[in-house]
Amino acid sequence: MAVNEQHFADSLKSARRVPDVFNVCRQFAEASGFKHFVYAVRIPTSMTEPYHFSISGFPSEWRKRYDEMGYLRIDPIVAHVFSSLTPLIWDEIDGSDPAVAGFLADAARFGLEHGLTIPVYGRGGEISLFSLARSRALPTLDSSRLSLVRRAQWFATHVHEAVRPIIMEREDAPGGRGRLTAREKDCLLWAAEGKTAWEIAQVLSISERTVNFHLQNVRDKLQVQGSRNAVAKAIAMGELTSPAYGTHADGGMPVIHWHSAGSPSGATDKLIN
Amino acid sequence: MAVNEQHFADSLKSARRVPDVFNVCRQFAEASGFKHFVYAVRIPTSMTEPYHFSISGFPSEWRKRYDEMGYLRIDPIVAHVFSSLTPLIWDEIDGSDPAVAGFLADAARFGLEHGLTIPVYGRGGEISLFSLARSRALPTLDSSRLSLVRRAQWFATHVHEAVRPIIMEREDAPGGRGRLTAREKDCLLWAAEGKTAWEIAQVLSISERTVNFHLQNVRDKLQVQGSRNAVAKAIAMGELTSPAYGTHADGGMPVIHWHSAGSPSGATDKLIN
DNA sequence: CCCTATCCTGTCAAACCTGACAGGTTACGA
DNA sequence: TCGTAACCTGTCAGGTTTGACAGGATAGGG
Repeated sequence: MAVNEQHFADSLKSARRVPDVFNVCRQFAEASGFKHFVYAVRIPTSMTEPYHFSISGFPSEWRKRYDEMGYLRIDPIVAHVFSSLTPLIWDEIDGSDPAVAGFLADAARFGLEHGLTIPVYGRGGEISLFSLARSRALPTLDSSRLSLVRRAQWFATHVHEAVRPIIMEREDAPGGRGRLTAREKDCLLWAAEGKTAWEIAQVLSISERTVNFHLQNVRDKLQVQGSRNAVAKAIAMGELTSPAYGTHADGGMPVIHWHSAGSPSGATDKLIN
Repeated sequence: MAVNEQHFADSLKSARRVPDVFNVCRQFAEASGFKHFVYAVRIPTSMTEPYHFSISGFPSEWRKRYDEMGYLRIDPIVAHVFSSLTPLIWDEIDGSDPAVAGFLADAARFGLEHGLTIPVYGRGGEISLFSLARSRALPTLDSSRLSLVRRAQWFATHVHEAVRPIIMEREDAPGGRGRLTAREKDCLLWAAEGKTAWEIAQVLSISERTVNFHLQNVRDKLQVQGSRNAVAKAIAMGELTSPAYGTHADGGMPVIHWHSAGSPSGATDKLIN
């Protein structure tokens, strides 16, 4: 392993196309002693039909088999990623369910016997995973395992950061064409806050008609039916996230809420603000 | 540092109250050579007035000063967390802005001179951070820094996982009382997908009246005005996340989308499914 | 100077949502 | 057996949203 691994982060930061990311992932996997890797992301622009994208360094035969067998419904790794943010070492998967055991055994036949998976969540509810796999066992020493997990976790967040802007530029990118304008976001934001068009008009000092005009444009751009759908999709696309601080109310982060007053036992439940 | 740090994760997993988490954080900070720590989370149950919660091991005088000075609008760490998922080492903060430089100098006076911050995002768009700080400089060696960052990142995700269920149990928890029933979620989900009440009725094979009844209950439980607000809030609370696989459509994750066909240069942009 | 993007405004009818009046069934645990 | 929670259904009035018909103002880049 290279002394300076910061290089991986830098490479990802400058990646502009998918193959760039692929190559960095491959290098990282190799440097970590793994033959296989995969990065996959799911963006819930629609809850029922989310957008999927993955960069796969897994054997193509395995991917084929995975689809054919409908392993998606069995895969304990996917299940874990959907329920937890913490890293998963494959060896620790509960194989008591025969279906799961069969799945793992099958994967092992494709060289995917030992590995680990890092879940990464992003703003807008996108869920992604980064996996490393090989046929050789992982280190047994706890400290070595932890070290490996942390390396992978660190790398996974950087991959996620790098991929997001890239896929948003793609032709088949999720969401409709064209970004929302400032005014459109304003209207949608307040609509998502439960305001009626008339109320939004008061807030923004424009006419009710104009509010509906903007909301109409939002629906058109997002290609959705109804403003409830627009709200959901805009959130998923990260278009409705208010800034840390800005035009709207306070909205900041470090509002102190709980702290220990000195000794651990003297912990108090204190509410400032 | 203990050989087996897995103990931190286990402790967090079994934590049921805030003081439990506080203590584990303190232990981790100490074991990592840091005097101060803070965990803070922001849940956007409302975009304009998000819910905040933090577990602070920072000096209370600093917190006081932070509020008084309105540092929230200056704090480059908060700004970073809101824009990026990657860890931040304080030494690398751009201090060319005099306001930022003043902020950092002031923090240093409270023993918060050197440190690092890990952003963690969760499902539902919640944003959290975990910081470690001290007056002593961080290790200069890249590998040592990376090791530290990874330790912290690993720990931060576990803290986030542990805190989420705890704060959801609190009296002042975000969102209205009472969880949504399965049917209520169904209706809201399809509403968020752009379906009208009549259409949802068709999908669920119930009457339009019943759909509106369920949506009414959703609004009551979530204490919101209008179903657009209900959609936004439900997403923020993680009530609208469809399962990885289940009743709705396909919805799974590893739909292979892009992969390299052998050699790096032979990378193809392949779209299955 | 023209073109484009953004923002703004109006009216109207049809569709839709919301709240308030009701009512009922089923399943489960105390 | 009784209470509770979840589920289901009806009507009706009044307010809101949506789509389609319009139109004009301003600012910036080619």
